[in-house]
Amino acid sequence: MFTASGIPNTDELFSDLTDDQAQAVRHTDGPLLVLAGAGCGKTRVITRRALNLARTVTSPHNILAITFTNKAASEMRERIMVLGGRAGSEMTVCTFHSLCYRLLRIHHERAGLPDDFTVFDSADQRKIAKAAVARAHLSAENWSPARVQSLISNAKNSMVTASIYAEQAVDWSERTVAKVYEAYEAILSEQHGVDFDDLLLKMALLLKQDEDLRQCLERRYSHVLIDEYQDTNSAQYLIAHLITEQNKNICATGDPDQSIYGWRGADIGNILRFEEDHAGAQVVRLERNYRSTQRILSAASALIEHNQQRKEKTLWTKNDEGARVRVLLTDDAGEESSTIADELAARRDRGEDLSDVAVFYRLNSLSRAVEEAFLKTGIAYQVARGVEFYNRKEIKDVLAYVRLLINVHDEVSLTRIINTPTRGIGKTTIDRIIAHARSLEKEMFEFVFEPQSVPTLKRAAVAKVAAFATLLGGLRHAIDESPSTALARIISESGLQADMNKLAEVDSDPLDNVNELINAATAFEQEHSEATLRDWMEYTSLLGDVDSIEEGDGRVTLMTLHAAKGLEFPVVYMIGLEDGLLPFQREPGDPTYDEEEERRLCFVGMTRAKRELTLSHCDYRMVRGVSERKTKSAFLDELPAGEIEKVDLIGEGADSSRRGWLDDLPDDIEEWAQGSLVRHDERGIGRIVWIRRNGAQVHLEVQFQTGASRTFVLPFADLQLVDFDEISEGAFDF
DNA sequence: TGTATTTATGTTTTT
DNA sequence: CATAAATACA
Repeated sequence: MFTASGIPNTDELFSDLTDDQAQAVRHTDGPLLVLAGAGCGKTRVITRRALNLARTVTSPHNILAITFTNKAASEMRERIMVLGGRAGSEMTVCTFHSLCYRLLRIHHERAGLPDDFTVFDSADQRKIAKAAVARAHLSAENWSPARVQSLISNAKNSMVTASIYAEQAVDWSERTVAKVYEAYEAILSEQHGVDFDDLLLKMALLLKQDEDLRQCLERRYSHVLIDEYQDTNSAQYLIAHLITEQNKNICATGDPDQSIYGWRGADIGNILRFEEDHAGAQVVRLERNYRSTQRILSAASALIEHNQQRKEKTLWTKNDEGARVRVLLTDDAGEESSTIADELAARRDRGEDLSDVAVFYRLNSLSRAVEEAFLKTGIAYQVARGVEFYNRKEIKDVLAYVRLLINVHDEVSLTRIINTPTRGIGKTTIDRIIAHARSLEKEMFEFVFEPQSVPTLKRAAVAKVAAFATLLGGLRHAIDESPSTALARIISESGLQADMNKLAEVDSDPLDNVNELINAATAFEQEHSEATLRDWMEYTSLLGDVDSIEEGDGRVTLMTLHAAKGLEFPVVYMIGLEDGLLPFQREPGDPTYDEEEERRLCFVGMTRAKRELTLSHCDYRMVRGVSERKTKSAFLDELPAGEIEKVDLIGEGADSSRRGWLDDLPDDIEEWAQGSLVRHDERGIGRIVWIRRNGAQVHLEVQFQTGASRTFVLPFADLQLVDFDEISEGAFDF
């Protein structure tokens, strides 16, 4: 039943849709908002609608569909291709970031960018932020790179450029941030770099100022679909609206209850105001859930109803009632993980497919205990963390060579690899080259290729730098080779290979990782023939965490709650449902704390589950190396008792005998107070700076006579209260 | 002057 | 607990 274009006819597109879904699919021109609850067949609606548009009012070539992750984009393209064949490959389906990147590449001149600009990742951003603080003559003490980075990132996400920031600054603090922001922009532009936020900001600015380009894009993309609209920020909002300014053919899909990126500048108001923004917008609500059992759905609904600022929506399903949602309580993270591992081993032995199972957590660091238990029990797993992989030292080293070859102005990469592997070029030499270059207002790389003209450099240093320059010169050819060939050449000629081979006897991970990198490049070549090293570099720099996960290979999938958005699994475990962890709160009174967003995050996690859902929490959990007493998440109390089955495994574990002494605080603990003197076996006598009770534990900071201070956790620390008698007794010893 | 070892410090979530 | 800066050593 396919038409000549390969697009299925009407029956094919509509036969299995509900009335609501069909209404959204049938809509062609003008603004459309699809408010789709979790698991209500949103993706199905989007793909069908794209095909219907391509068949009735436009061609695939003129359709732009924007998704949240690259993975979602390729899945959507695949789904369209299953139904519509060629039409899928002709549509533009991508993320905001990759769309902007491509457009900025093509129109780099109009955007005021050099033709060899590269994208700097968040680690590079931090280094630039640090350099910017130094350039603005501020102390790194008060201006941590991380803080500066987040201030600048937030500004860019709200379309505030450095000059606007400077104009709007009202007090000394803001004027100072403006200076740092300006320095940051200057450094970035000197190095021909743009950061992630720039991709959106620069594109939005370009569309605003260049009417020709705007019209050209609007003509090219007659119909625009934007998924996960509840997580768009100001820049993305502006881009979407500029592209659809005249024809108003904007279709937004999303769910305010799943807005979880407020901290990144996402404005939930974008979706809540859609109808005000667009006079005559059609609104379709999808509230029938096809994914989860009744019990999972009603537990999740009960939770989300505790949010005050919420657009009313009631999810319902005709699915089976299903099993109750389990709430699992264990002693500590070790028990939690091994309990899950044991359950999964039993499932596997029953012949169940572990690709159906996912484990979610609030913090990446929580995956460690689970991974250890899975390794011990022999459960195959994968962790969704593409970014994490690309953050490994050895991978960053290799990529720094690649980036420098593509963009010689990239000083971050140059300083990273000039002595990696070590080739005798130390900090002093590097500082001297940079100082000389700065004094002549030239760039560092010019003097790497001409070290003899740096007067402060000794002969030995000149020779070493010259050798490095020769190496780089030789690697130039790599840029024209296929990605995998180029990588192999870089790794071998740079000396990284030899270094890792030597190291491999002790630690083979780096070598394995680099080989995995080459495999990834090879896979990329197979999908994109004729791909250059640059193409591959662009691809990798825009990858996200979930983009790396593979399906149906029998492995359990581990990921953060944020990464889980948009996915579904028959069996879901959510770990760490404890106060302070989910909802996450760094310290009491944390100004960035948003309880409703945390609740939405929990809701997102729960609604990923199709058949079985287990929420787990512990009595004790290691945080930053010390075991802390935990209380269960308030969210657990918001779930209806009828849908819950409590599983209490306290004391069941093998090493639970430990718990006896965990609670043993010193007898005289009530006398410990700020200002009291304590003795530490190794550090001697000190005074308590502050002390506070934390569940069954006591945290305190002690300043010793040496001036050093340290925080301790009782009962683990070897501390004793000393009274004045003892001090005077001790005094006789000297 | 470069490198290895120790010591201090600081931490969500991600395109 | 992990990474980055400060120090000791070669």
